Amino acid sequence: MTRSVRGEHTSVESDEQRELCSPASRETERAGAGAGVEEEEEEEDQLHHLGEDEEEDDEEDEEEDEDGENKPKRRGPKKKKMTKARLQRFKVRRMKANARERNRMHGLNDALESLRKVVPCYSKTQKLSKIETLRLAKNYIWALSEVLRSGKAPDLMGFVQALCKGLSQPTTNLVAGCLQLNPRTFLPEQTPDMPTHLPPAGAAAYPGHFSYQSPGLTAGLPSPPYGTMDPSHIFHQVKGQPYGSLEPFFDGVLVSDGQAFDPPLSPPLSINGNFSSFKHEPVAASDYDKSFSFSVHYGGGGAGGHPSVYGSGGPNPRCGELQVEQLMGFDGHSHHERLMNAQLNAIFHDS
DNA sequence: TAGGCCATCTGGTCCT
DNA sequence: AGGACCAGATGGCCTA
Repeated sequence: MTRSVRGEHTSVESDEQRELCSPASRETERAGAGAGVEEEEEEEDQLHHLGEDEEEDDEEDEEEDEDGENKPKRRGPKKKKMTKARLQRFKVRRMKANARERNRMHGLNDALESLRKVVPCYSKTQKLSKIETLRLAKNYIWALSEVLRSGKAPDLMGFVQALCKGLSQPTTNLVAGCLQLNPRTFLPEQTPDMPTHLPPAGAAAYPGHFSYQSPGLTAGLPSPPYGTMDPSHIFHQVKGQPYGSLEPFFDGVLVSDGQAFDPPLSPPLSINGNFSSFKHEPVAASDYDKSFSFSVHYGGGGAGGHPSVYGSGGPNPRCGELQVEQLMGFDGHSHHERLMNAQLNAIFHDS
């Protein structure tokens, strides 16, 4: 689900946690890099003081350990009493572990943020959730791999369909917004009996259509319980506008089955599709009307660009070199996959 | 108000 | 022993 970006999250704790942790450790939310440094310094001080207390209490610790002489001895590992000193040590350890864990999660979030930027539909103001980001990234990788594998120009609907597989309704609409498409035009009808990971019945109607039927998905990977391709997910009825900047790249490839694309109702969303975002900085939200273009990476074979994998239908020279016919699908863990990855890297970094 | 998403704390496990 | 990683629990924020 997509969520608008909200204010800084406040740190939350139970009473017990509050008791154990210092104010420094409670002030955990990073307002920025500078603030983060200050927080860490405060925490260091706090830990230092606790450390001093700990040494003073060590003797007291031993005395208290002998308190329970009259009680019957218990078998098994001796459960040490939580003395003051021990408690202090525990607190210090816990605080350090908490700080590490926070940093670790921040690193994870940073990585996720980087992923958001290279996946289609990046927006600073309306971020994809973590799970949706991962799903979209997976679909994106698969779709690009499929383009390389087939060596053919993809059809728009197939591509978008692959991108939206398993995404929630809001994210699906977001992607549609990015591509300035009515999702109704690319999301298939789906009967209740049809597994969501299988291609729709109508899929075959689209030449060059991605059938999103990777070996892994059809051979044992669970179909995600989230999201469906039920047309009820689709709500934006968009009229009158063609494919925006996509059009040149899909010219002659798009399906002409009489089904008209409906244009966006309004400026889609404050989103930029950025299939090309490996190269450029995230675009300001106000630039939402620039629909994404494959031109940066897939260049259409233009001067100075690398050969386009979206060539006009013919096999891609690069792919030809790689004998893509033999490449395995998305889940085939083989050297072919590595070759494909190398190929993708070459494409994204050549331009 | 319920549900989704998130940040954080916590204790357990594994590894160095 | 200490750190990394993980999953569960908790509670705040936001939106429908």
